[in-house]
Amino acid sequence: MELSKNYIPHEVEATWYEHWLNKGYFNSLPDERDPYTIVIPPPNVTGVLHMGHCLNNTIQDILIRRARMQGKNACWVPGTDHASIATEAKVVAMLRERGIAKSSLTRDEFMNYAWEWKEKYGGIILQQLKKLGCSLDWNRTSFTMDADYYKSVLKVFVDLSEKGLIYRGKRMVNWDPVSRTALSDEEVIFKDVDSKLYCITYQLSDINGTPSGDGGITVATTRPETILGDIAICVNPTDERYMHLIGKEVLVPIINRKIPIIADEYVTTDFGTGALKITPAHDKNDNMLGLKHQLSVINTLDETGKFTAEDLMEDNPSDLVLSYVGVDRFELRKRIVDDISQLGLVQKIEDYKGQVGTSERTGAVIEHRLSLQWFIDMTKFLGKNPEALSAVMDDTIKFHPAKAKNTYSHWLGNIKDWCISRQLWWGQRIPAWYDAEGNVYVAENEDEAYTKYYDLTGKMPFISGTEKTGLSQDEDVLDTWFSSWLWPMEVFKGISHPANDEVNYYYPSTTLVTGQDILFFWVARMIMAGYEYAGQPPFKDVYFTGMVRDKLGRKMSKQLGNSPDLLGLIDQYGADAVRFGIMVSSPAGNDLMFDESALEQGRNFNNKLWNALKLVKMWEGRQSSVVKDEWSKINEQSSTSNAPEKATSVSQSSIDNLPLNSNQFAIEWFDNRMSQVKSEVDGLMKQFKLSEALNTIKSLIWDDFCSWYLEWVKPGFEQPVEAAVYNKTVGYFEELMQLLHPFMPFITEEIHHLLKEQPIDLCITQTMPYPQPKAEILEQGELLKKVISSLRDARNKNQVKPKDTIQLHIQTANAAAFTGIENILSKQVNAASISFTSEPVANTIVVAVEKDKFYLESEKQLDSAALKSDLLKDLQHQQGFLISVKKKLSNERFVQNAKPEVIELERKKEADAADRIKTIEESLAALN
RNA sequence: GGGUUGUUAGCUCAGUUGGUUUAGAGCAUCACGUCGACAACGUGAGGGUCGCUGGUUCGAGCCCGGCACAGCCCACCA
Repeated sequence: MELSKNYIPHEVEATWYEHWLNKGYFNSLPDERDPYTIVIPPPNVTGVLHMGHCLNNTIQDILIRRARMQGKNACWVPGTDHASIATEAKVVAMLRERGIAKSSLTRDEFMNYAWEWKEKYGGIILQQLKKLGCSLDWNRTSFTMDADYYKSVLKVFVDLSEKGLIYRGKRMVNWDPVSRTALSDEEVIFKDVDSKLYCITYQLSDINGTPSGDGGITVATTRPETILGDIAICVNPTDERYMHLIGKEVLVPIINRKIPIIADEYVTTDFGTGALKITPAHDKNDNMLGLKHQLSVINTLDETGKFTAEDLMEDNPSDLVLSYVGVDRFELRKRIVDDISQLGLVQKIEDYKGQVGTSERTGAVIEHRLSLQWFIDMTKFLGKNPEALSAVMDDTIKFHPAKAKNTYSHWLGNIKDWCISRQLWWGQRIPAWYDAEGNVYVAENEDEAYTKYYDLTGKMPFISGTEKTGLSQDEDVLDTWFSSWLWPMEVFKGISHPANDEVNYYYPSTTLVTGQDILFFWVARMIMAGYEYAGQPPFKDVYFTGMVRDKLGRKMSKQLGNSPDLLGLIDQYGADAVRFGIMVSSPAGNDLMFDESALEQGRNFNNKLWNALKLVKMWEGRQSSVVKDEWSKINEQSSTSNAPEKATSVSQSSIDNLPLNSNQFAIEWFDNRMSQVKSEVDGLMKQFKLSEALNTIKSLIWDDFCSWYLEWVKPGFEQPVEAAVYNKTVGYFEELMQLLHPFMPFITEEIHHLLKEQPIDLCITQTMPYPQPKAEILEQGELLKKVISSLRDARNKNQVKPKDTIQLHIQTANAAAFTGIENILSKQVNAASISFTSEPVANTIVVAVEKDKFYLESEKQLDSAALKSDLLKDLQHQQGFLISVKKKLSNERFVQNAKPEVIELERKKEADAADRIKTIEESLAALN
């Protein structure tokens, strides 16, 4: 079979994904094995795959594939989140394009459009995950508005309500005037803005409500548009400038309402003018002060942020005031400032750098607004579930990186009640019904609500046609996170059908992989819900990913246009290369600077694998049984005859006490090297150091397998390859593909199958065990590599052309380390002959490696000056090192205090350095 | 403002309880190379006062104090 010049991912990826699906490898059902469960952070139905998802899901796929290969019952649950605000905004926009206003629709009509939209676009992102190779159990695809899921959310609401953990109250909430809904504190993002600080004078009033002419008090405000809702002026009681005014009344500009000057320590004297206007309807702190001082509330902005005069009728509003009605808050600010200026009451306007809260979803500047909303009493909730904090602090739930623990405990320690109602239609409608008297009936469905209504009032519902009347349901829906916090349980129906076999088996899930940005929104709340409803944490490990930024460190955003088209990248480089690129430098919890050049590295790595495959395939039909027989002969002879002293360096190898020939050495060495790396990778994976694990595997394949091992066993031009070598090589290659498979599933599966006929798919389903690596052979391998590199360097420096052969003379006290493997050495440094010598060889390039000396004899005229300068440089370095070691050892306090093994080590360093200096000096002498 | 994390090669980052050859990797750079797997490559090389400063210690990239700069989280004084 002819293999293409380079690896071509397209068909391979589509074919194998299809094959995996057909074989059902991703599907999981409870059985006797240990489960390894991951629930996907459900992407919004509005979402398309971006770099963040790519990182996130690649990590999850690596973990789940590795678990599957290690014999765990791996279950990765896919799904999507209904994302009430984001989706409703999309649907409203879609309707607007079609010329339909939301306000012209009934709730049911709107919901029909919304579902239509969801069915059409909601699954896109899941299809995209398939392109990335994600091994999700598609039979388990969930959605937070599925019928059962919907019911479970209502059930939890009713349950918490009955437990007294939910209350309804008129509170100051964060209000998004664009989507016209309340937001939780977590949904508000503060942004720095350049604004103005307006200093406005309120004139003292006489008894008739007209300016007394005795002057006034000047306040500083950033929000003059709310001035008509002012209800008091507040100063610090100790402020000498204003003490005499406390209790007096001033007039609100424009509307001339009489309001008192009150005192409260809340006001700081050194900000602005030291006087604060109180507008309880439009500011959180003002509201707090209003309640404390029992002030009334005058609302001047409606739900869309436009002026309303409804609360102002008692003030006999002027035509000017009435002309503001319907004016938007930002325009209103300008008009009111202008009009107050006209009255001569604006003292000054200063530039001011402040922060405003904006809606996470719509970006709109949020208002504070008093409204009736549903809340969860978090203090009570946490009082009941203290494990939500302790489990994280004592590592029952492990955070990676652990520093997220601090953030978590700080948030829980300062937690505010959670506003869970949203003034939207897309979502779980709040299961609360109201009667005409305003009584509330919280129930899982209408019938139950009527039953409760009857129990309380004795009234039967009035039936009109098929509809019951008498009660009306709350118009609002629940916060999206009030459904997603049940995700790890309800994807297994753990809330709607408690203690079923599935949830018993899969819950708690094993690992959660998610962005740090939703620690509070989601992670914390899942932990709370987990303890409340399962009495157990929802997961054991949480791996936090950082944010994906561009290579300049900027956030990826639509506006900047720096967010790459992921499917385009997969098309261009292949999914494996994209996975490699995103994983190669992304430690847990750190932001990732994404650079397309990382994908090139991934693609190049694919080609490296492909080329290695081509080499091995070339050997397939070119195995020599003759050579094989010779090897057996060697084995037989050696097992009967006494092995020479050489055996020391590989004494524990499986071919004990044999003088290894070059191929045997290469095999023995790589065998151990692979075990060593596998053990390292296990350690790294346990610590969730995925980037390092990938890099380690890559280096094993690229450097150790391709650059060293394959070169060592490679037969000469048109020479046959030993059958034993061929079989071993194919076996190693298979194992390497398994090791790499979780990171780069497609190409590894392809190569695994191309290497030889595979009756069953072992690449995706198993990992090979490995023995303890043996230190001696690894050390010998390292020495050999070092010698080869040094000799190549020497050739290079002395301008010996790669084609020119050399005669190599080795002067060593440990000839055993180089006997038997001369073939490797001669191949790698292009030596025509190798011999051992006990004397320096004149007129050669001298190379000193550790304690051994190598003389390279070549026809090339030697540049002895350059050689000398190199050796001198090395000598200087070694001497400096020796001095520092000697200094340490002659320090009495060091010898007294340091641990014996440390001192021992220093002595060895001293001896080694001295040896090395001697070697270099001898080499220098030989040069003269 | 409070909390928290970081600052190591041109860039992105490792560096495990202080001691393993006077700091490691990848990318980038430079030199040489087309040799029957591989130029999307091979073989080599150069490159760092470990932010600054003081201390603890026989010994500090690592521990402690101060300073500078940067990031993140929380709160928000109108």
